[in-house]
Amino acid sequence: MSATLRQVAERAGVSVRTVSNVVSGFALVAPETRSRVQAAIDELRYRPNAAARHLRGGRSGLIALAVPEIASPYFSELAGLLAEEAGRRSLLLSIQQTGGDAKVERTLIDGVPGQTVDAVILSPWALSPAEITHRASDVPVVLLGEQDAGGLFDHVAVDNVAAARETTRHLIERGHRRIAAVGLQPHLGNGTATRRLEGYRQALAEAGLTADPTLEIPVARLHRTDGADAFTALRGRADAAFCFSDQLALGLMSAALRHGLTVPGDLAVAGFDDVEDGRYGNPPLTTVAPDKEAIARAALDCLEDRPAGAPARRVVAGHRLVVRAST
Amino acid sequence: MSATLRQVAERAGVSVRTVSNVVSGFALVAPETRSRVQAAIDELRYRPNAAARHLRGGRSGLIALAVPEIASPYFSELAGLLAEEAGRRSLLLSIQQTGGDAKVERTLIDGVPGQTVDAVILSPWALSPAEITHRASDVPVVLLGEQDAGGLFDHVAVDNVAAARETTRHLIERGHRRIAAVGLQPHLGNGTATRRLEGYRQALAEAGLTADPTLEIPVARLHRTDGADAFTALRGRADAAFCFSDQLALGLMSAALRHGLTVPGDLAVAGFDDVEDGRYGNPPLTTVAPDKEAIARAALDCLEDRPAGAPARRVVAGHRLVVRAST
DNA sequence: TTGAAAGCGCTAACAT
DNA sequence: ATGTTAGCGCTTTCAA
Repeated sequence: MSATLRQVAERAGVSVRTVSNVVSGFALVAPETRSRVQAAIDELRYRPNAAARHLRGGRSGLIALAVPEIASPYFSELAGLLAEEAGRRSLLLSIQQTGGDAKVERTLIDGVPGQTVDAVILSPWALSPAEITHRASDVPVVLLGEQDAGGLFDHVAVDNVAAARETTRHLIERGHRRIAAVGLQPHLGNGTATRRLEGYRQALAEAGLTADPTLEIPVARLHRTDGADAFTALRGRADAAFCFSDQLALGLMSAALRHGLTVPGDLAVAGFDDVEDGRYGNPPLTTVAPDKEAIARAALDCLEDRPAGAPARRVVAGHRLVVRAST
Repeated sequence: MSATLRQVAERAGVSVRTVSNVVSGFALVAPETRSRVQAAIDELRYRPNAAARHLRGGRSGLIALAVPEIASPYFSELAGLLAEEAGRRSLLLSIQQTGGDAKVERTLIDGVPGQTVDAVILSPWALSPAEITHRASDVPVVLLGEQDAGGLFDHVAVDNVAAARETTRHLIERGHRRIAAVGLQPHLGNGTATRRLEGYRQALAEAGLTADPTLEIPVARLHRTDGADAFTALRGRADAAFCFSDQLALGLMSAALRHGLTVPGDLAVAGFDDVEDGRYGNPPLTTVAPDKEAIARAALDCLEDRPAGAPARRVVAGHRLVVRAST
């Protein structure tokens, strides 16, 4: 066990109050006293006890990030940015994996069991905002990737409809007519896929193309293997594919190449997320790049000086279409 | 603020002791009393204050994972496994990114500033164990990927020498003679690259091949772009490349393909880590697959009942060579 | 500028 | 089976 404030005080021949002042650096302390206290601190290798501070101060400096799975490139890139931004604000980021399980998600909006977290940043998957009517705690929550949190929670997301519209339009401009949308997730409460589908359909309509429901491909998850499955489901019926994640796009593209197709010659492929794999893909992947730094910053901004009872904030982060060799 | 134990006790007409017993579930409580207390807990939406528990109990249930960067696939996959395993043990995992900075690494072996963590799991990069002669705190530390922690810290790693030897031998068996080793990091304290180089040289020697220093390529970092740079440095001089990470291998492979070479025809490529990108690469990547689950489990095992003053543990996790189409 | 002391919410030793 | 209470280490109000 490390030394306590009291021990340092005795050693320096002052009161705990003075030591506390020196440690926190706030109140005025006579230079001579300060150096004596500092000496005692060094000798005793004093380190403030965070638990006591937290009990006293009510804040823990810990925030929880809850994502379906951290190993997924989009989430790990976002987590890296969030961790960095948190560090800048003297906050520590913890990670929780929901596995896309509704029960876990529901638990986590009340905080992390057995921990005091100052806030929860949740990327919901199974749960729709409508399914969260009340909660047991009042920990501030920020929802990631949601466009509408029912007024209950702060949320930050890119404009999924617009991004999908732009991407689909790009495919149309490239001369494609049978464009598939890959990545519907009708079984999930999470509205992201729905919004991207909406943008896709809008672009088709604007171009006077009729949507073909058989080109709208649902997936079980957003992994590469699901992209490969989508290729099978699609076989030959499309000349372009707009995938709702880069992982799907990469999986689909690799399946296409394995089957002897050329990309983008026989099949143009676009993704969503702009993860590193896509940038170095073969060919490099056209994708929607959400402004992840902005998302990370906005999520943490939502947690600063959260006025109790204030209306939920809604932040729309930027995005841009990055055209690469796959289209 | 949530209700306190005392408030619950008053509400139920019992003492705090009894409520505490009900909450923790340990001591015996009369069924009738228990249900009355439970009712009060529910009505008041009581949730135990973790900070108070931690102050009292001395343990925080928080452990820190410190890696160079969480967005790197190997680390994010490992983090996912660690988070899962931690959850199984009612522990919460926090993440810290060192950026491979020696100063940050040195700070973190004393715990996370401003937080009480029960332990630190550090994947050192810049720091060699020899550079850590003393520390300010006594937080348990587990080093990841180190084969030798100077007797000071627990550490878990795969047998890098053996793994590198097997991989190189595999390349030799495939008929390659001019085999490059890509990924030396002479500027880093971290001994991983050194050990892999050692295994590589051993395999060459065993096969009666003389090592060619110009085929041993140093890199700045372990990203894809460094692999691409290595391809340039290597141009034409090798018929196979053993890369010390999958990211390097993927980058090198993609550069080779871009330059019109075939893989493995003109250049065979092997990696290390077995990250998901490699499995779905084009072609899929031959690689060393460390037993990441075992690493995660072992790291947390090291933290359970850590007897003070016990000698540092050394765990060697398993690995296997996964041969795919790139060789 | 510094000291004394209350109290954050909880657990557990001691008592009944 | 349950009540009483000290004290974990810190911050901060009140006094001096």
